[in-house]
Amino acid sequence: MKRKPLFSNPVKPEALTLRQQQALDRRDQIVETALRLFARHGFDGTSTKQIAQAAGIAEGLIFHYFSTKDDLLNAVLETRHSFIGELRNLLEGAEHKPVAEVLHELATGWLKTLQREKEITLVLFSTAQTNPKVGSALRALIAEGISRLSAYLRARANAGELRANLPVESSAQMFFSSLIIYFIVNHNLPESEWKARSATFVQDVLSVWVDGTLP
Amino acid sequence: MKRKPLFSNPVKPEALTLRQQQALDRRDQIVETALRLFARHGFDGTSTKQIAQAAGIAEGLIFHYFSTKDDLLNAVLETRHSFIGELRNLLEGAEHKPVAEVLHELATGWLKTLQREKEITLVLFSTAQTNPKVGSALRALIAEGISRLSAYLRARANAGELRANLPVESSAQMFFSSLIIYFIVNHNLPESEWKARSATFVQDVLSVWVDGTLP
DNA sequence: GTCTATAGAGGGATAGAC
DNA sequence: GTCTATCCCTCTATAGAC
Repeated sequence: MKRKPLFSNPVKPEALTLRQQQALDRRDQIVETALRLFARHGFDGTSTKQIAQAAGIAEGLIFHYFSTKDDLLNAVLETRHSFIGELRNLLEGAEHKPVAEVLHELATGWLKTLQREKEITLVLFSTAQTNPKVGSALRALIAEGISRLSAYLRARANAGELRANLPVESSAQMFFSSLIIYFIVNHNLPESEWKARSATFVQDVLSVWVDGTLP
Repeated sequence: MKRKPLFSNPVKPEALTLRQQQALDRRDQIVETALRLFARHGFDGTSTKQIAQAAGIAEGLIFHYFSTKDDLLNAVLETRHSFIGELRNLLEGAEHKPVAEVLHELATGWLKTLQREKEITLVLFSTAQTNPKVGSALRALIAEGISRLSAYLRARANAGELRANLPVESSAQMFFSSLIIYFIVNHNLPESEWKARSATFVQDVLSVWVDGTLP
């Protein structure tokens, strides 16, 4: 049996025994491995046996930690979607900042997040259609994103920076949609090209979007 | 290894014997059935046995017409993507018509197409990640759509209706992206609600988009 | 001594292939 | 219809941390 060196886990280490700590690490290891394989072969295209082999553990162990394969998928999703967290941070206390600046940061930061968490993002999109749970998870994520951005836009409209009759939800959706599809189409560009083209694309989108939303 | 299936669709019908005609029909029937099931359960979630049962044929017959299951998927995709055809029709000879009108028709017509060919659309998106061929097929479709729309937009910019410095590709992408994500998120709304909300959404998108692209 | 993380064999169902 | 592989998951046994 393999004794893996323990992954240093940034959780309060004082309260846990060695065994408990090892168990947590092992669980994380399974989630990480599953993420990697789901990303490459899709959820349905990845067997629990493959996950076990890649992680260097017995297949049965997966079912010790997760009651079903679906459960494992949920764990993967729960530990890895920081989209909304990012969004919240980026919009935190931004109600009084100008739209051009905030949206530029938002677009740039969000594309970076999508790219950094590429694997889980792609799993989300590809599994959403066949797995109803994942489908509604994805819809919920998008809905929350739109809702948060809408709130900000409404604040800016009230401040007079945007036109009062702006359809905030639809324009928020436009904004996100453009970024998402851009990501889906271009995510596997080489690093440098991705950076260059993203920057241009963000500027372009903003130039159209901002002009279309002024009073 | 893989033998390429003959692509049989647009062939002159006079040259065929009854048996050949029946064979073609049978082949089409398999493709149609596969499409329906792939859409509902995903590619990996659909077995060839299920397809055979749903089509009322022996499972072996599938492998008479298609050397592998992947081959069948290819056939499904090749026979059913009419997105681009629709787009071409909608933009045909539109270079001199005003943007507001053309884009409204385009958005409405295209959403209708997506909805009508819902199944294949969803298969495309869900399979794109795990199947490289499908992935590039999807990217190619989007790229062609953007390219056609860009050409139209450039014509309108030259005619002075849009600002000369409009980033035509990016704004075309914005336009399509919004429709695609809208479809992905809302495609399973009940018919009536889908219609109502689509109409509103299209108007909203246009109001932002058009204002942002004027000279 | 007790608990539990872990290995691994194997079952029932169902896949793809022909 | 049949054949083989593989699917997800269950079950049992054990070593070693507590």
